[in-house]
Amino acid sequence: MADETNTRTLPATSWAVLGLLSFGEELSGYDLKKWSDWSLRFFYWSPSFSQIYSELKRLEKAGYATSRMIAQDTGTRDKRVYRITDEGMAAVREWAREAPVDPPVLKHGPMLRMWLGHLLEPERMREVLLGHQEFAEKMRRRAVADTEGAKDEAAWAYPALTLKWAERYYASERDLAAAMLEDIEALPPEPGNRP
Amino acid sequence: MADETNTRTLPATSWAVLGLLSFGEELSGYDLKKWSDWSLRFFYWSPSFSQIYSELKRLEKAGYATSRMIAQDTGTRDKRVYRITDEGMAAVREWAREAPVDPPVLKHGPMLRMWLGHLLEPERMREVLLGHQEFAEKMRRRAVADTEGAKDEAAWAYPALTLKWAERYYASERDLAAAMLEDIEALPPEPGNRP
DNA sequence: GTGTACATGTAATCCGTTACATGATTCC
DNA sequence: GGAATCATGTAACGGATTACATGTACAC
Repeated sequence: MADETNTRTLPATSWAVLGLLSFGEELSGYDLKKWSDWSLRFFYWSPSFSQIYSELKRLEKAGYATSRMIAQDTGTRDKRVYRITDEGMAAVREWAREAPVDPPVLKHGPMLRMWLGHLLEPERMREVLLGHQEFAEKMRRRAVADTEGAKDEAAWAYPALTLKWAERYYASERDLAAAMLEDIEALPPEPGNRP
Repeated sequence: MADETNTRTLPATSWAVLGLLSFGEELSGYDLKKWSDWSLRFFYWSPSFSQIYSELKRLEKAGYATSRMIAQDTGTRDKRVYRITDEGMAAVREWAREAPVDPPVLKHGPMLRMWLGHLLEPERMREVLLGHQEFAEKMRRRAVADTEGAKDEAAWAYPALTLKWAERYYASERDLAAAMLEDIEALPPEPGNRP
């Protein structure tokens, strides 16, 4: 009991999963993975299947979610679906309101490569940036598409806002890559960084 | 020997540390941490001290770096400094040119909170966004300051470019937060998401 | 009959952090 | 006397991934 007071000791990913459930739907691990792939993914990396399954177990053990089996009369295999409990709602609400917001963490593969530009041929650098540009544009378009398919109810206003944010974010990523391509072009002609 | 062919089996962080050494300087773990805090940090999270120390050991065991102790005549404690080897240079060069670039990974705490907006009071949301705005502006300014203090040699042209990129990136983050603040303001007046 | 999507889960592994231990020097 | 910076490392833990195991249904 002495430890039970700490409701915010779960890792961030747990809260993210509980957050997915906080919209009230009854979902399977599979569903959650799919959903997180096309929503969290834009601003928070999407956890793997196996992690989602173990987070769900953890949440259930904590009393924040309950599960039941659904026997598939026909069709696919039986599935276990999860639903948030009242305690879960209270906990995730408290977390959302009171837990310190951890700062954004970025692991930008393409920029790491650029930073080590003295080890690459300029053509390879251009390739990397073009690839990143494409990636960003693809993500942007996906965010737009998802915005169109989004529900119009009140609770979904905020996910819709973050999709809008994502659209702008990836547009910016795309433009930043373009700007860097220009910067590279403008570099003094090879003072000695030819490998 | 059969496994020695795989030069690109190191984790990304190892390559990042080896990349830091690829500029040719002889550096201690402490130095590397300090340096990565004010360079990698803008686009790649900065590893902890303990991880840097263990990466250095790994690199040394792989033959990509050598170390020696420097006896501090006076002043602080003895230190161990690392230098990249020829094999290390070859390996990191090969990695930079040929290893697939892994896509950017983002874990955006503030946006996760926004996504769960139906769980927060609007004032708290504003607080979160204002905090993020400040964070972004602080990072931006730091990038600018570092650009000014940067070396002007050829090999440092690319780190300088990424600093420029970082400056723009954090400017964009700041503006994106501002835009979202406006979007929230423009939301229909509380259809039922008061907690 | 082969591949793909649905569906759940375990085991092994490892990446990375936090906490801890140690100790000298300098500045207030 | 005490805090801060320099400096290196170990131990414990836990977060997260990959690989593996298993099985159904459906489309081509």
